[in-house]
Amino acid sequence: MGMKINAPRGTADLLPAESAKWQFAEQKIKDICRRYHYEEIRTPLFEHTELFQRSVGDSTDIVQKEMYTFEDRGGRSLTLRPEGTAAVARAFVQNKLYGDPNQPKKLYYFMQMFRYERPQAGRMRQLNQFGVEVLGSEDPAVDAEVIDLAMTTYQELGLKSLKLVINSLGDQESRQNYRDALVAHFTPVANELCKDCQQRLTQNPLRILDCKTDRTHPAMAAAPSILDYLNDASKQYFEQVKHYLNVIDIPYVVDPNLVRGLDYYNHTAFEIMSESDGFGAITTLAGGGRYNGLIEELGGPNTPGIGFGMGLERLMMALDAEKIQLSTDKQLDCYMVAMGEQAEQKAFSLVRELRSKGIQIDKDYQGKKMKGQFKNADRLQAKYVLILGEDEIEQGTVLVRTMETGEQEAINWDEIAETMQEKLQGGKADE
RNA sequence: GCGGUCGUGGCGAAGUGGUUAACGCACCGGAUUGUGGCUCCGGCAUUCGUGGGUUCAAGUCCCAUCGACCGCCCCA
Repeated sequence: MGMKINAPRGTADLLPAESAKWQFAEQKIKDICRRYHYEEIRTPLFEHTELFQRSVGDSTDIVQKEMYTFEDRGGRSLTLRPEGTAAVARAFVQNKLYGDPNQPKKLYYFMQMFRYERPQAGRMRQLNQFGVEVLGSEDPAVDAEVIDLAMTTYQELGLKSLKLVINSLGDQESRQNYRDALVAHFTPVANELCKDCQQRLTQNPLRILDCKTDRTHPAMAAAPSILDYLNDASKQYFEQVKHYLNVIDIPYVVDPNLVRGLDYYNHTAFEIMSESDGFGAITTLAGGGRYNGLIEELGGPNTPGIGFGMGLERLMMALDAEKIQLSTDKQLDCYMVAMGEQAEQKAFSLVRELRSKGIQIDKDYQGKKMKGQFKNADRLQAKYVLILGEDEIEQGTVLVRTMETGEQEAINWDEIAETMQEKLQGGKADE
C-alpha cells in the first residue's frame, strides 16, 4: 500500500450524501436570483495580491494574516481570493460593465473562498459562498432588496431562528468624524486597553468596538455611537433603508457596534445570524454592506455598490441545527438484472438504449449472481427491475418487475423503452 | 498565533499493564438451484495514528511527532 494522503487542513470533501443537499440548496438559491433578476458572474480563483490589499484594507485580519498568497513562476504576487466583492468589483471595472445600458448591474456568484485560519465548526480554509453585488445604484430600496434577497434565501429553505442586524457607517465625512471621535475618546485610556486595541487605535479605531477582551472596560460603554456622528445625508439614507425594510415586513435590530471588518464599507452594514440552539459558537451566516467608493478606488468611474457574502457551509449547519431536511430524491427508476453471457451483452445495450430515451437505469458491474443483483436493486430503492435471462433472450423479451408489488410482465425489446417511459410518467403523476 | 479534547476494522464502539483485541451496523458467503426486504448459520483487525522509551509483559504508562475535532481572536 502506498502512502496515505489526507485533504489539507481546513478543507473537506463533499460526498454524494451531502452534495445532493447542496445541489438542492443551490438550485433553490438560483431560482430566487432568477426571480429577483440577478445574473451570474464567475471570476478567477486567484487575483493580484494588491487587489485585496487595496480594497479589503491592509489593516484587516484578512489581509494581515489570512491570505493564501504565493508567487507564480513569473514573479507575480497572487492570492487565492479571500472574499468576493473585491474580485467582482475588479471585473466590473476591467470589463467596463459601467458602460452597459442595463443599470444597476445585479450580479450573483457561487465561489470558493480561501482564508488561512485555524479551522473549527463553521470555519474552513476553503469555504463556499453565495454572494450578490449590485453596482450602479444608490437607491436605499436596493439596500433593502439585497437584504431581502438574503433573508428570503434562508426563509425559503426553511430557517426560522434568524436575526438581522443592521447599522450605518455613514459616508466618508461621517465615518471620518466618528473615527476622530473614537480616537479622542480612547486615547486617554489607551494604556488600559488590550494590545490589539492599542494598535487598532491608530490603524482601525472602529474595530475597537468589536473587541471581546475590552468589552467590560468602562470606556466601551461610554464610547460615542456612530449614529450620533452621521451627517444629515447619511442619517436620511439610513432612515430610508429602514423604511423600506419596514415596508416589506423584514424585522431587524440596529446595532451601532456592528462595524464589519473590511475597509471598503460605508453606509449600510448588515449581518444575518442564526439563533438556533445546537449551532456552533459562530453564529454569523451572512454579512454585507454598501461600498460606494470601491469602484473608483479600483480605477473605475464613481459607482456605488452594495452586496453580501453568504457562507454555504454555515447555511447547511443552520439547516441541520433546525433539523430541516432538504428533499433529496434518491430513488432509482430502474435496475437491470441479467444472468448468463448472452443476457449480459443484451442487457448492456438495452441499458444504453433506455438511457438514450431519458430513462434512469443502472446495472451490476461486480459480477454478482442474481440474488446479489436483486439486493443491489433493493438497496438502491429501484422502482422497477428489468430481468433478462436465457428464457427472455430466446423470446426477445425482458421481464419488468414492479418492486413494490412484485408484479411482473414480459415486454418485447422494441417496446421496452416506451413502456418504461409510460410507467415512470404515471408514477410521477401520482405523487 | 494561543488553549482544550481525542486518535482501536468501512462506520459506531468496548477495552481501569497480563494468555487467541468484545459487541453492534455495514459488507461477503451459505440455507434458498431464475427473484429483493425477514430469519438462521458462517466469514470479516497478525493489530490499536506514527516513532521512541519504561516493563518479564503496553491498545492500556511516559515522551515526541502527526492528524482530527472544539474553543479564543476574527469572521462566511
